[in-house]
Amino acid sequence: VDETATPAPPAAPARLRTLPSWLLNQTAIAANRLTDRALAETGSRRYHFAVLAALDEFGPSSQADLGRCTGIDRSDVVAAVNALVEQGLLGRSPDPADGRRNVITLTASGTDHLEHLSRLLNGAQEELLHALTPAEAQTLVDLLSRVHDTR
Amino acid sequence: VDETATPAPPAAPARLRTLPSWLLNQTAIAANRLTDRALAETGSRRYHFAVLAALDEFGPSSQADLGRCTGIDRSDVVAAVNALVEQGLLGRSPDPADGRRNVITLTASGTDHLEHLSRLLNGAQEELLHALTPAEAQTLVDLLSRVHDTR
DNA sequence: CAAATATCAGCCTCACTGAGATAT
DNA sequence: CATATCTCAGTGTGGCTGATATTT
Repeated sequence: VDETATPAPPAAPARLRTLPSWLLNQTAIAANRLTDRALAETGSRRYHFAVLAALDEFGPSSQADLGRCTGIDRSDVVAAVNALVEQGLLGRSPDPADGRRNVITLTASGTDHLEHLSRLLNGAQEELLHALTPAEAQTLVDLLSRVHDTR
Repeated sequence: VDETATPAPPAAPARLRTLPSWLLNQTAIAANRLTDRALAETGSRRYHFAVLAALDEFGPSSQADLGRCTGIDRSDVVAAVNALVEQGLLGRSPDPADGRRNVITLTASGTDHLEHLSRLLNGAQEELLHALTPAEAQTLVDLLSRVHDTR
């Protein structure tokens, strides 16, 4: 018997248990709980990680581009970038080539911070998927990617 | 060329694309958009469907039990049951055997309404998963169930 | 002029918390 | 007394909308 276990939640009705959208939502809730807990000590949020990851991979970008590749709304990109600039993790300057845009850049401490968040999030993934074998986890990622890519 | 398509969203950075928790969250967002749209005409919400489904499968239940088997917070069960009772889809009466509890029951129109919602939601699942074969969709459901069961 | 960008103010749902009243 | 149920009031985040100023 696992002494640390919370009382087992009763089985959900079949109409929910077999509904892909319900299962997706429930597992996403669990995933968000775990990742939020993992990031709590850092003061960063999931949006912040997404923005840092995009800049690390694609280099300096406009806020609109950041929003498009991360799925974050234009309006929320503003808030995330504000917070990260204030922490010295990003730089923001007007784009000399296009007056409508800001060029957002990763600072050195931004890169460091990204690595830190990345390690914490990878730990949370293991917690989340510990019931699956590595091959099964990969299958899950592949299937989810295909669903996601056909929005 | 698909004339109805929205401009393809650019690829997400690898750090997100390969992060199970991010993929889960993104697909859950898509799933919720589709199901909310499917239910919009009915005036019912996802919580309402969950409560109706639980009562249909398990019979008359207390609100606490409804919350446990659907994963809905005690506090939100109150609101959902209020709304459904007001629409005549549920009955609520004190439990003669335990004065702390209400016994919530499905009415005849509650059963009808459940079937209606069920059909709409099944349609939304097809939209959501149209990129997968039936076997792949089943694999996805199995993997998500195993992740969900080990919270 | 039409389209794109950045920003702001604000909305709504959902998941969740804390506290109180009642009953076991 | 400790625990369980129901209810209410309220919080915070996330995803999203609409409008505006500016630029292309």
